[in-house]
Amino acid sequence: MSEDRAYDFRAVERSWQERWERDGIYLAHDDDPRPKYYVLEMLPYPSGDLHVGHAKNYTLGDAIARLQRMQGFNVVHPMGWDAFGLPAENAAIQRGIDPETWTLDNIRNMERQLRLIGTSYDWTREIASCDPAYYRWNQWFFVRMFEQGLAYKREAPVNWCPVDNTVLANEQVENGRCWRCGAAVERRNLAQWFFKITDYVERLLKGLDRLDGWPDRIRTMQRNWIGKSEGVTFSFDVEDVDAQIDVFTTRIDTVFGVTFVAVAPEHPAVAKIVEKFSKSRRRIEEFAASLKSKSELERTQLMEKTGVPTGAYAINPLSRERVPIWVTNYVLAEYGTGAVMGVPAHDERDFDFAKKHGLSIAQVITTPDHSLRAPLSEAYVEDGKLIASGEYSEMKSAPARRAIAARLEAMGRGKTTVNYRIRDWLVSRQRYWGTPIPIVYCPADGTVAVPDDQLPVLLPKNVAFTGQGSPLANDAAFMQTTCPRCGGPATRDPDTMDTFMDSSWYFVRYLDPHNANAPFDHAIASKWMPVDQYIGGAEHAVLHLLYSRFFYKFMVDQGYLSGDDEPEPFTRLFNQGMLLYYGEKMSKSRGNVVGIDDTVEKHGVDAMRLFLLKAAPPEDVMDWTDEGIVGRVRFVQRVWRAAEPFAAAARNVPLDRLPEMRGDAQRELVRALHVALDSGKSETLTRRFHYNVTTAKLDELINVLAVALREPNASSDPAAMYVVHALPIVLAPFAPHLADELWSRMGHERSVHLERWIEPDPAALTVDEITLVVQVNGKVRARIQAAPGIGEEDAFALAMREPNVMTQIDGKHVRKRIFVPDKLLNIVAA
RNA sequence: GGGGAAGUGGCGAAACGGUAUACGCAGUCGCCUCAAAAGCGACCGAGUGAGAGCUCAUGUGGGUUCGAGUCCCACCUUCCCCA
Repeated sequence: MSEDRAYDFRAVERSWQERWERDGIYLAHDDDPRPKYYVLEMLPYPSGDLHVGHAKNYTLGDAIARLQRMQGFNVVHPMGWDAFGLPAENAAIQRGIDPETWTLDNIRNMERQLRLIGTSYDWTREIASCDPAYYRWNQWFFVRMFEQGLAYKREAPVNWCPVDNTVLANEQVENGRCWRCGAAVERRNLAQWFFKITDYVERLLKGLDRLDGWPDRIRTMQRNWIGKSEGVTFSFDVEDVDAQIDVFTTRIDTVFGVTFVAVAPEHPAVAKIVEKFSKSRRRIEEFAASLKSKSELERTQLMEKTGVPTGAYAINPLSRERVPIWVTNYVLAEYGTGAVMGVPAHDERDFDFAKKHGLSIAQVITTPDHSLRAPLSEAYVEDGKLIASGEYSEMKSAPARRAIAARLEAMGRGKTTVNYRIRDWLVSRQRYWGTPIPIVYCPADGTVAVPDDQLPVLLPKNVAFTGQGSPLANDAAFMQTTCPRCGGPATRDPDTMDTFMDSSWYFVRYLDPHNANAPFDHAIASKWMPVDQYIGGAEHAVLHLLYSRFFYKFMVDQGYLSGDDEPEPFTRLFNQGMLLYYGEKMSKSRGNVVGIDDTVEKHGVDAMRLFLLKAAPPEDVMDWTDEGIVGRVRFVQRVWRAAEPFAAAARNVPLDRLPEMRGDAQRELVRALHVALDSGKSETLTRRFHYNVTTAKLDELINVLAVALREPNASSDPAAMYVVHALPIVLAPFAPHLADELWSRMGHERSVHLERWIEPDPAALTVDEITLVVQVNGKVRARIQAAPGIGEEDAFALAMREPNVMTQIDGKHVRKRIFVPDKLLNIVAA
């Protein structure tokens, strides 16, 4: 009568997931008096199917959530969907599927898969950004921004695909070509909505200094993206033309080296110059036309630096020199002032340009010892000592910059200015599947925001997806409306919002997801925010993570929730490493995607979770291998085979104190448990999350436990039964199904996930015999067993009796001893 | 070109400046079995030695230190970000 004791992970995992759901054990309650802990993984796009790479991310967040619950925190761990965006619309264009149907189907499937991998989300908080109950508040925030002057509309160049006849987001332009059809992308000027993130730029920089729970590289990337530079803006007069050209430079110390002025073709001075210098008109217009369709990337990076002379001359305000004005492709109208001073001797781009067009190169900076002499073979861009710079010659760069800036200021020709690389956030998209912009245009009243009581502006259904132009603009029924102010006929804004809008505040909506009167309640949001631990990939280092910080500051400024004087939404950020498959990125086109459903069916959820945690530290690039997971499948079965037969014997052993331990084996066993408990706790508290180490400690624990349980009287060994009883608790965050099944076999009614973590006990962690390493001149020569706390003299005496130590020291004089208590004795002899 | 991270057995990896290679995978041998799978046990960096041991190994070369995988400098390689 051999009973099959194999662990049926499929049945067990399914039944626990159903029970957790039914009992609502992962719901977070606003009135819970325990300290709050908000752990969040970045909101996923519902692309259709989860693979094990996604699971890596969610398994880590889930282990953290479970450990923190067991540490006594009131944990909120929500999940939702970044449900607007282009793939849904492309499915509509290419396959005639309604974007909403496509998206909701995907959400249903992925939600099923997230439940399938044993996550502990509070699903009552789920949101989908394509739900009018959510995007209504996008519109509400947009109107608030509009009222504050933080949302504004102006003409801006956008990426236009002439084949698909539509606008593309920057991310959809690959090497100057449309990602879908491969056509060369053109630049077009269209009226666009912007958020004035530049108003917050200093606060965004200041806040970064405090975000010490963020990886430094992400903070550096944000600083670089913001690109603050301090310099001087000053103006050139144009000879014989009534125009001035403003330029910004961080290197005003090189101003005596200006040999040309480069302007963007769109610069206003160009039009005036053309009036005066009619001979140049044609070549300038031709040149401008040739650039018109080129993307920014092409103009600044891919294309050769070219230009045409305008025929006009600018006057250097300091040296009074005449220098030619050129129209060039490498100066962009949208950046800075749309013009730069050309200093070929000390700027690489200017050097290339001057060489190509035969412009003169005037060296005005040299090395401190004057060793650097013209002609230069390349631009010298370092600071140095000024030469050929009038009264500033012989000065060093830094003081010269201050002196020249002061002089220009005194002349009324310039001022020190701060320039930023970051530009305002372009939020309008000429697309259907997004939040409609809640603005109407009235012939009488102009640009009018849709009043709050008329929100949401619903996306129309059954629009035509031709791939030609914006579906909303072509939908007359949507476009024609009445002016909220005068009641007269008016038209709607045909654009939708960037989906980064959706993800800029969703983490607050989770806290009060069903509020119909406001995006969220002030008190509830203030109680839970900020997010204590945010988890996601580094690919969102700048866009999402910067927009969210901006949005959060705005929300706190407006009093929608409280925060400190420089509020930040994400206290700590953890960047997950990528998951590869045998060294390659998983992708549908490679056909190497390891799916959730297959993996769970074949190996089980707990084995998959354990492998994802075990294979590498979470921040590292990790390799999924079909062989590797086998080890975790074995582990799960091993735990079951070892512990389950003792469930009844272990159930009554108290866990609130250490068991009676008579022998070394018992001490070692209890110690192995507490080592694992200590690892799980400290990896969480230190925010290192190296559960790969914790799972190794679990392996060691099972190794010694399995041996102990094979002893004839194992069921009456108090130490072994104590460890069996505690086992579900230490397994719970990592193998939640196995843990709960074992726990219930012990007769517990309540889920193990509602238990407290067992506090690692120093008495269990200490050992009663230590191995003291004895070194001679830094090399290990012996190991001696000794009682903890052995003194240096005793240790030395013991060491000197070791034959191997004696031979090494033989004939030498002991000059020094280094003693590290309970660890090491190093004898220095010569 | 600039910035950042990393380089440890056949593989994934572990290691407060203090026993390098924990743990797992793969592999070898054994037990169990008619046989296999599963399971269990042993071995598993290189060289040398009968053995205790000794020597050499954490990308390369230097340095600091009683002691360096860990800290510092230079270089090589890989990956990521920015241009």
